[in-house]
Amino acid sequence: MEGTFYVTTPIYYPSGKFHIGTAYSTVVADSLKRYNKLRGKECYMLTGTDEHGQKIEIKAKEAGKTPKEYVDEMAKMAKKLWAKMDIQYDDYIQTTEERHTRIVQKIFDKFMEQGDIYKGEYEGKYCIPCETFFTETQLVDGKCPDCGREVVKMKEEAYFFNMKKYTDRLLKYYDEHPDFIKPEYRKQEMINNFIKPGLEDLCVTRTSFDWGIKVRKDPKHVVYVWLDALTNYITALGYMSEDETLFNKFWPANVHVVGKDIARFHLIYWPIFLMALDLPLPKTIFVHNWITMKDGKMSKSKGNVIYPEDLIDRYGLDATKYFLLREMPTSQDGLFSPESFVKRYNFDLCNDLSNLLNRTVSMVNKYFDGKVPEYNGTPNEVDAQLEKNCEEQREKFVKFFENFEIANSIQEIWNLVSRTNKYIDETMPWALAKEEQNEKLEASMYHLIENLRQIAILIKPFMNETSKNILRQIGIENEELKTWESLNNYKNLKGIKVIEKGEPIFMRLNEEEEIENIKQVMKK
RNA sequence: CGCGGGGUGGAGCAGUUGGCAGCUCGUCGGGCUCAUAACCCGAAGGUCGGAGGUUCGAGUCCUCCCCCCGCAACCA
Repeated sequence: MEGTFYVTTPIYYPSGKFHIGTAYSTVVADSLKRYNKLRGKECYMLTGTDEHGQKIEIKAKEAGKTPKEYVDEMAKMAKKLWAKMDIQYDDYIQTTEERHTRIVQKIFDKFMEQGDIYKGEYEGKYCIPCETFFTETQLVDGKCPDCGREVVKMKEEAYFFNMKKYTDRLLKYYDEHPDFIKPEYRKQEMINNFIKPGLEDLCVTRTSFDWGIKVRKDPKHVVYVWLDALTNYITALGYMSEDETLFNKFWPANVHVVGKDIARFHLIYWPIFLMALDLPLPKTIFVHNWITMKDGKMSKSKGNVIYPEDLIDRYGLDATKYFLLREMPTSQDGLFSPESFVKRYNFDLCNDLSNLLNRTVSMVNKYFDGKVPEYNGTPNEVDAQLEKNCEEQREKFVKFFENFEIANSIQEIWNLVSRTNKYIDETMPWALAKEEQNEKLEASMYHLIENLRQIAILIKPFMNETSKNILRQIGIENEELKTWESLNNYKNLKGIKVIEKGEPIFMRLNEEEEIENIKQVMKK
């Protein structure tokens, strides 16, 4: 597999501490990047923060800072979290950076010249004390959702983007590119809810606040949200700048990872903006669901918010990422609960994976002084089956993973883990040792080590530390035995020696204590 | 009649083009001892939300109804 791979996360709105959902999007993007890197592609990952808008203005004021000071601090906080989570992004864009703002202005002007943007009036419900517009659905009992006071109908001058013009082209594009939207049912949602009833034009500027990118030819207007936010995916690559090297190399993006809350903007407005710029569209927009709690959406008032740091600090990065990716179904929201977290940890990570490694290393030490025998065929009938199964599981993993069914893909790896555990019982190495059936014993140890090597490589995209740890313990040092290509050669291990004493990669948790611990953390 | 997604053994979920109803956890019984009270095997447990229909045969297709969740346009 050659070529390039460009993946993006959403740019996050830094109005508060990032919760686990934000981390989820980023972990998905990071895993996609690492997988494609493993498969030999030249990868580029972008993340960042969306830093304009009224809410930021207000937050900054509350904190006694200028908006720019405030967003810079938030960006630092985000970068700290991503460092903690070992996210391998190549660029971090802040929409307040000059490299972004000047291009947005250029794009705005271009749209004006082309006649895609026209001046009109925006009408909405306005809360005078809060100085904010709200939509009908945002209102709570017809009143301001922030302060609960009456809202009034207000108009302001605004620029609009003519979306209607592109409707047919968009539908045609959907139709001709089945991989454009994943999972596919989101496409129907967009068509039925928004496109078929007739697209409304999108308001792209505001005059009621200042914290935004000024429209050059009409500076009382600032560019409003989506034209500013979405374009980050290309401005970060230097589009329309003096140096378009990265842009030429990596655009169109292979995947935009987005949450379902911003699906509409990415599935409708973004393609249309790109069409208006006469640029190719991203290959896939992957819309993932949310992580929810038993009692519904996470919210501070319910006391059911879980932050990534809390889980990572106590249970480690890999366990946290494993849980997130494993528990998020493609077709519905993923459920977080302290119980399910601890169970996954104990069962999948400790009992299945960690224990498999541990018992294998122990046996190789016991029977062969730690030296892994060389491949000597399949003297046990189950050996051949195991090899075949290993290859099949790998293929299933690839199929699911590349179709963005990440939870399913991970499950296939764990099926391989289970199968390998079962193999130990099938071959009964302790009996082989007693009966001095050396040939079979050698084969058994070889197959176990090789399966562990395969497992370690497969989990690498999302459990890098664990992967390295396993490889180290089974004595795989040669870099060539850590590549994706090496998976095709099952019989290649020679002169391998496992470490003398196995180290548990995950330690069994006390279920009750840890459930209680997570519950406490969530209440804070 | 807004749109989309769900409703499958105690819990959480899989079930491509219709063909003996599966997985994980839990429960019960057994095996093994390399490993973590672990691992492996077996059993119990479901009229697949309800009612009709198509078919030799439907969880899987069609119609109607009930319940849950999300979205419903400029809030990220």
